[in-house]
Amino acid sequence: MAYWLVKSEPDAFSWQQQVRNGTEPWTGVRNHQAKRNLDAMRLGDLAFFYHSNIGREIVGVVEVAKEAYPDPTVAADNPKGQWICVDMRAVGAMPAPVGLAAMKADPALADLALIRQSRLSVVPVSSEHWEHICRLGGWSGTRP
DNA sequence: GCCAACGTTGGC
DNA sequence: GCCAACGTTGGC
Repeated sequence: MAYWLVKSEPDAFSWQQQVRNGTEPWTGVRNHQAKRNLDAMRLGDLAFFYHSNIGREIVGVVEVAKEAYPDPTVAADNPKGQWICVDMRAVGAMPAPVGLAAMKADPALADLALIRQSRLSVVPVSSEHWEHICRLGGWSGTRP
């Protein structure tokens, strides 16, 4: 079981939309490192849902509902090769959203990939960091 | 609105 | 294969 963090600008796709839709394809990743991370996701892996730009905080938890498959938002004949997506299912809202500023200020999270590689939209999270952030956010760890 | 970080493109 | 120019992301 691995942990991840995925970013979305709420203008484009928000946590509220994720909750409303339940399960939703996580499309639009156009970066090779992010693609590798998507490809490494396994069914049932959990990910923090982070609002970039507006909010700049972790607002919820999603789980991988379907492993990597071709991203339907890219043309099938795209000569650049195959981009991929996964399906994400909303698990629950973070009781107390964890802001970027709080994570940056926390020495325990100094080497978080979110901070070290701020432009990467799909990043791994270690189990230590996962548990630490869950404590900050008041996440019980249980599924609703 | 600005800027840093980084990826991509194209000339050579 | 190198590197400058440019575009994009995302924080501030």
